[in-house]
Amino acid sequence: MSNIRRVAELAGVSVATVSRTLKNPEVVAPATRERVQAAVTAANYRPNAMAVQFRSRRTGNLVVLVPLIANSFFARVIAGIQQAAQAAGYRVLLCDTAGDEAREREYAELVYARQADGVIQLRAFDPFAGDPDAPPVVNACEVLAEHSWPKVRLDNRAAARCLTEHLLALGHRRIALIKGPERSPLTLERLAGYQEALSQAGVPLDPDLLHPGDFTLAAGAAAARALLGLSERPTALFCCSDEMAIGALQALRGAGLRVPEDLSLAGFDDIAFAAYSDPPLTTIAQPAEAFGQRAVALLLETLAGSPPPCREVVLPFELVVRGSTGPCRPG
Amino acid sequence: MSNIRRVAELAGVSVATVSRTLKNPEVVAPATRERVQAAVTAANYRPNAMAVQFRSRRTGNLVVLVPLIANSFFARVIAGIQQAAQAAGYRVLLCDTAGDEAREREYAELVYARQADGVIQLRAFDPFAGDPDAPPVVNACEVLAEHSWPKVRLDNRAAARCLTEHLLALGHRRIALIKGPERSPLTLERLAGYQEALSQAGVPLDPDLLHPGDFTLAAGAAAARALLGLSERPTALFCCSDEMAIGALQALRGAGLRVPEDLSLAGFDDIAFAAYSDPPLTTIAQPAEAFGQRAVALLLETLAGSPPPCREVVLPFELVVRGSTGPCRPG
DNA sequence: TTGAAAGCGCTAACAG
DNA sequence: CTGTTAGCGCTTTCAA
Repeated sequence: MSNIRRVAELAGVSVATVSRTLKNPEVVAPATRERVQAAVTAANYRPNAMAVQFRSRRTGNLVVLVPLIANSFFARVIAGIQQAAQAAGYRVLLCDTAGDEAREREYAELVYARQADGVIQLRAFDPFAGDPDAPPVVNACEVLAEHSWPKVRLDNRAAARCLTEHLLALGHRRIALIKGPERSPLTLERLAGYQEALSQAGVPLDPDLLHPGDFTLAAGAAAARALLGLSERPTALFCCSDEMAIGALQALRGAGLRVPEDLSLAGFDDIAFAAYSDPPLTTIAQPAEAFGQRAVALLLETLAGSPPPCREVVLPFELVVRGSTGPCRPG
Repeated sequence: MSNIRRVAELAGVSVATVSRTLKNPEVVAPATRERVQAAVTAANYRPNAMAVQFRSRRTGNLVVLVPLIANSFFARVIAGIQQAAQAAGYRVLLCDTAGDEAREREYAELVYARQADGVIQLRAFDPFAGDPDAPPVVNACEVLAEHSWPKVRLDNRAAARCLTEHLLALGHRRIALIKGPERSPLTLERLAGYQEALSQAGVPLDPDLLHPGDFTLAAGAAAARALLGLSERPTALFCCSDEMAIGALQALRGAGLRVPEDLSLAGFDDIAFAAYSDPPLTTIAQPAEAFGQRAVALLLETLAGSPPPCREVVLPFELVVRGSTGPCRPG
């Protein structure tokens, strides 16, 4: 594979002219341009991306930090990121952090090493904490409220309130909440929305109905089993992810309970499987791909514009009522 | 952020010595080494990865071509790739191709542009077709049999035979096959295994029982509905992915059929959701993460060794019998 | 054991 | 419109 010098020789021009023909063809005389283009083809020339990036101090790479790519929701977000990045001529360096902060930092450092131009962080953690000249970061999905990064998020509080109100409207008063990880902003916001709806309806909060989880199928099943062990059982389960809801569903079946007749069940995310469970899951739909697309857009803006657009994008949610929630039938 | 020259000044040595201290510390005198290391810290120096890569003609990047990252199975493969790559000091450039060959080629070209060292292709397609000096590629999951690439694959024929034999042993004779995409090697191999098992059991092949699909929930549901419309219904459904099986399950429920009493159902992959459907899915378990890890190992070998290891790794499968398959009860 | 020097392939002033 | 020139930050001979 040949370099720019060889092309220049073949076309009988200088390397500068070759470079120009490739980057600003319009400033080159048509005749020269054609000669160069012919030479490029003849030499089967492709610019060495490393040299270009080295020289122009722009890599065209974006680092994406994702807690768990095998999660149905995040996989869709990544798909959105990848698609938007590619459309803009950027590439995606993926890091499945598994919540490991050291690994996250390691990848984030790629920006310092000029191997990437910016970072999209899908988790509420700052890998550059305390660094005065931290690189451009956009925070999406799980968002660090106190931080000045541009953000793409859902109004989780409103969404949780909306779902809780749906259950309240069906007559439920003992509504259990199967939460996400204890410290996660997602958990806190959704808990707040849940509490808000309850207190507005004059329903006292019962701490026994709050159960920790981690968004996985297994956690959902375990939580449901624990909640069924309460002396005063809940009549509805609000799970902070569809995966947990599907896990819970199995535990409920195992206990011989019918959904929604004996107990209502709701999830969060609206993953593809939600519509295929038995019964189909009532849930909050999130525009997963849009999270990715908007995050990329925001990051590219930050990279381009000198005035960092400290913006926050709030994406819409939608309550999707399916068969897993129904009227409360005491007894 | 400073460069190697600044560090050299601070340490009172030449840039060559700094470079050596970083790459081969053992050839530098201990005293000098310490001075340099102190200077590195003082200057908060990090080598410019672009410059290093440009100079040393090795990027440390691997391109991964994945048909659909939002697929539960591929997401796990990617996780395995990412983990193995990182452990070896490589980074992953992800491309969700959506089966688009142009997009695949575009990313594969990154190797020509010296932006990546090699390619992991998870689909049976050669983006470098006909190119005499094509770069290192490892083909995993869906494998192009005729190609000389190193491969990581499942013995799909044996796996399909195994699952079909399980159904035959339960007394089923009308076993429908919900296939993957028509041209996919996965489909062809699994079809072959299915046919093999049938003919060995002396069961004639009924073409009506073969239905196309594309591995998605929706395709599974549609296929199941179509098969239920046959004048002579199947008594068992073998779906080429768990997602299709879960889709089919919903269609069966919709038709008022019980699984496995009225009809047996089996999937392929053993995704996490398979154990949580109702009834839990009988399926073929594949070591998804291992596909990724082995593919990375093979690619790194190819990149290192001059004699290209034209090897083929065949990963083990396992028949996981759960509640969705049962004895055939004619009627 | 260390330094000087020559680039890697490309871009971007600056002249002409 | 085109060529000359000077590097980008680093690695790597080759001498000393």
